Amino acid sequence: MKEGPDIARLGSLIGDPARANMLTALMSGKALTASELALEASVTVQTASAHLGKLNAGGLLRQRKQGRHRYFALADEDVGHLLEGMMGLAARKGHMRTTTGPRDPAMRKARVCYNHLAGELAVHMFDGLVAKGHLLETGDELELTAGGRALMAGLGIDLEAIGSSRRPLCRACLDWSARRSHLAGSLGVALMERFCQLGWARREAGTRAVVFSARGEKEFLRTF
Amino acid sequence: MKEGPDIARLGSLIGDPARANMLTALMSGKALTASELALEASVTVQTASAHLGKLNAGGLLRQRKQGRHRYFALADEDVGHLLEGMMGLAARKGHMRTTTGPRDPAMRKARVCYNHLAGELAVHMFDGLVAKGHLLETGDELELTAGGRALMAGLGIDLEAIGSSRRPLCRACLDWSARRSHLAGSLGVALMERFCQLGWARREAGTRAVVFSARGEKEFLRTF
DNA sequence: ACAATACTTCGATTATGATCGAAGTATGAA
DNA sequence: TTCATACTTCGATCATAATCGAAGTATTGT
Repeated sequence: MKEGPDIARLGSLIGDPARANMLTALMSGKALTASELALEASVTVQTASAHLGKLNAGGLLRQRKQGRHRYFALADEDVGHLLEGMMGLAARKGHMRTTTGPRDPAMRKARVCYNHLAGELAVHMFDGLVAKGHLLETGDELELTAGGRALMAGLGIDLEAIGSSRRPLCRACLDWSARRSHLAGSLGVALMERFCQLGWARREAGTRAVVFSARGEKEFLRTF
Repeated sequence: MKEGPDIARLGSLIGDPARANMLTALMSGKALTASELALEASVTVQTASAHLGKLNAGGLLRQRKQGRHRYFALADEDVGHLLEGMMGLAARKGHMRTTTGPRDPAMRKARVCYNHLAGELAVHMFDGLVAKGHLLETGDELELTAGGRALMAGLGIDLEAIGSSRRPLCRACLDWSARRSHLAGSLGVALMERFCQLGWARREAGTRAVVFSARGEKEFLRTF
């Protein structure tokens, strides 16, 4: 008799293309309605509803009803983290969905990975922090140095506040488009928010791509 | 047009119960024959062969032919790591396969998680190392202290040799049975091997359970 | 109140993929 | 050489689950 976690169930939940597309869309970290997710998955709303019911029953989603609208989001960061991991392995194994579309350059450059910045700019930041000795890296282990803490303070990041959460401060997250690490963890999240507050970057509706202004990108590259 | 990694493909590869059972069996870190895997999955050899073909095409396996025998193993540590992560999330979400069989206590106590020790004893070791200040823990970040290095040297672990690999020295791995961390990384691997060398523990054929002798367990508990 | 919108549920359809018996190929032992 | 064993491949079967049209429920706007 087999015992232990049922990875087959989890795998099959993610293994349907429509459901995978919805989960991927929710990696934006935003909550989307059933109708929006149906569009993401290119299925009818009724089909999407059935799928969302399964993902919800499996604990992968959380939902909030707002009047006639039902908003769905990934259940928690653990789910996001697993999906990231799957994306990374899929990319490493060459499981890429077909086409390099017009959006692809934008996604490769900068996008949201659930709650932190990913893409070439994010990788640049990670590498820059490491190269300048602001971030100490031993494999997956990351620690912010005194210089790094000063840099963050200068950016307006309150390390005391974000360091108190259960989430690790710094975590390396493998960037599937660049095949190198970018910064996750509570610092990664805080930085994503901060870039938007500073007006360096903004989120576009309906996509995970993050758009940096010319000035914002210049400041970003100057900083990291 | 959707672009990016195809997590649906990966999910569906893992999402079949027979294939999931085989992957789980391969978490032992050993290479198994097609016939053995067929038994693990409770399917015929021909069915197993078809499944193994798919897993192989998906890059999740590596194989080695030895005379009439074809040995299959997980492709690499990345695959093991993802499967661990899925087990952890499945456990957290309550996706548990049914029964607590006679082997369950043994599996809960000590088992192999791809290449390092897991289970209650492994969690005890992790917690002991942290409590005694041998291991510094900040979230997922782990660092061996000088005291910890001395302890390992005393155990006969050559930290220079194992520290040079690409793999992190210390990595926390969530133990699905105990719901707490155990030690992975190259140190985790080396410790697993060392326990067997010392005669404290041994592997049993056909299972991931690790059997500690009475003396071995006493030594283990005294050490950690 | 009525119409529009956002879902959820039901039921029939059908494509898909797991399954195993049969057959074939490769290797090892007697 | 023959027989046994370890697979791989083929083809037919069939269970399953995704799918959407239809219908129903809930909310919002006019």
